[in-house]
Amino acid sequence: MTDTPQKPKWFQTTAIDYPNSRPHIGTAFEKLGADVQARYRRMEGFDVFFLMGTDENTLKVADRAKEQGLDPQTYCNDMAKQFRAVWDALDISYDTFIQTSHERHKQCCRKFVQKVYDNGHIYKGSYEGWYCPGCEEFKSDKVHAENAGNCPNHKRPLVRRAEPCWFFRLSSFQDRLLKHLKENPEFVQPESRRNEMIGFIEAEGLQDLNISRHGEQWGIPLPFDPEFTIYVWFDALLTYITGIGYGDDEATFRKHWPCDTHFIGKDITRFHTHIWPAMLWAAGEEAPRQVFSHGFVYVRNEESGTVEKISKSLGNIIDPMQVIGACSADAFRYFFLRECPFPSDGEFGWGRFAEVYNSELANNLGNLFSREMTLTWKNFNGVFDGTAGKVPESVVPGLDLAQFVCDVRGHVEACRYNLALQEVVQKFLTPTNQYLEANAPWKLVKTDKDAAKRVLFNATQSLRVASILLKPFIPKSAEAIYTSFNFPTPWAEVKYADAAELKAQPDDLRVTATVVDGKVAPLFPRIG
RNA sequence: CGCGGCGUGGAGCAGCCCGGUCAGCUCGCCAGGCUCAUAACCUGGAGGUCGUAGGUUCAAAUCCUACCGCCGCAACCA
Repeated sequence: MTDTPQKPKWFQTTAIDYPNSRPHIGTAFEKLGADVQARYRRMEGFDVFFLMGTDENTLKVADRAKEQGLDPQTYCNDMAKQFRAVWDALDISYDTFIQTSHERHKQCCRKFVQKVYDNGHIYKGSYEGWYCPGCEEFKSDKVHAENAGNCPNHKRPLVRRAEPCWFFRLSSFQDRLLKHLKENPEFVQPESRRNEMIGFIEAEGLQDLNISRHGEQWGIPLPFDPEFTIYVWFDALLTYITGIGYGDDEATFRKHWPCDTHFIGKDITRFHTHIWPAMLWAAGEEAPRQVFSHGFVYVRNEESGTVEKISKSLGNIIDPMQVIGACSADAFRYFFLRECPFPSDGEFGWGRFAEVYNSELANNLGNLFSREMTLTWKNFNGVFDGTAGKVPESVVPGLDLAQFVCDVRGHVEACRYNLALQEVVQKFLTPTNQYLEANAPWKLVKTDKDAAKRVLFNATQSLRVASILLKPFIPKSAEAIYTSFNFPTPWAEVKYADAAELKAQPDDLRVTATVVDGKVAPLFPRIG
């Protein structure tokens, strides 16, 4: 069985970020959620391609570069490097990282826009709105109304202004889109967002979209009218396809598209579920299979006890590196995945972070690992003689292991990561600690050494099962646990199915970890 | 009539879609136990009429209606 016929493909993306400032824990939350899915799918035998990137062709980016006395490209390259450093530190397993300022992206973008133009879905019109000469940009009607006709920044009256521009015929896709949304419940997740998106079209309908900007230096010129640059959506969204070869590597593009899941923040759901499919249809391509719109992370202000939105003006931005530095990447990952329900909102607070870390990682999982290791080492020199070919017994009374793994799997696939972790901890790890307590191998070893050996042999299986299930969540720690024993399946090849049954292994079970004075180093040292 | 989310023991949450076996989990508190382990682990306990009022039902935290309270929906920002 050396050939792997027809591995199913799995293409997923995160939103691409504005590199105006460094990533914060909210940005990281999205990447984490996506990463768990990517890691899980790889484990399950999918041919995964995981795309991330930065959205650089914006005015704000050009401004930021100017502030720092850099040309935009240098600035963008530097920021991209910083972003990747953070994602690497968090063990985000992306396969490619797209910068929209790169020539390849630009070329592919132009091809796409040209195609849509050729297909008759783009026309020249005029945009009229409230314009601030000070900001040199249009303001929404809402801003106009709320500020009594003045610019909130310049405190001067907004003027009515019309400007030529290019429109995308979004409105002509309205019926098809509504049908698509209604007939494909999986298309927008979670369900509440899907209802919102359907409701929006039914209530307000879709209007044509201005896709151009006039007189900008930084950006991609429209191929059929170079006076204009392509405005955000026909540029940023396209990373999802230019990153897999659209326009210059047909075979690769066909292999990956359509996208299996776009992970995005709830604020940009509409762009991904209304505009994006329409754009693709206009170019003769398929819509993505799913858009997963996740919640936001808020920050608990430990002094006031209030929960705040992450914002520069409140000064509560937390750099992921701060949290990783204070503990570890796995601790960071665990906290957000366990504590913040991915589909809805969550919050971060240092106090709660320490609490979750200590109770579940240090006291529960970490300590379980330590006690099993030490008991095994001290009493059996790290080897369970005569266990080769023996099938371990279940340590959790009444638990149907196969069903349990099936439940966890269901949660992971639905991105209910908090529930998946909750299951593992409550239905598996805690009962294993109880099993040890009830059977007290440290006592048993004095009267019936074989019985004590059996107890530990069984309990060790819990570490095997748990580490497999936790692999997508805390990859490094899970590996450390698993590879501390000579479990037969190589770590790189384990699947969730391996966790679903207790099997005999060819060799006597033994400890392979580094042990000093009968002890292993704590996996998750408690934090104060 | 804008849209959406939330309201469960002291704190933070799960359960609600598919009504009964649900009042559960973590932290904190009290009392025990244990000593293999990261001052950890285990057992027991106090503490909640599941926002309020109605309704459906043999049965509701779970479904329906109304109401009350809190939060998000301009910008930096996912």
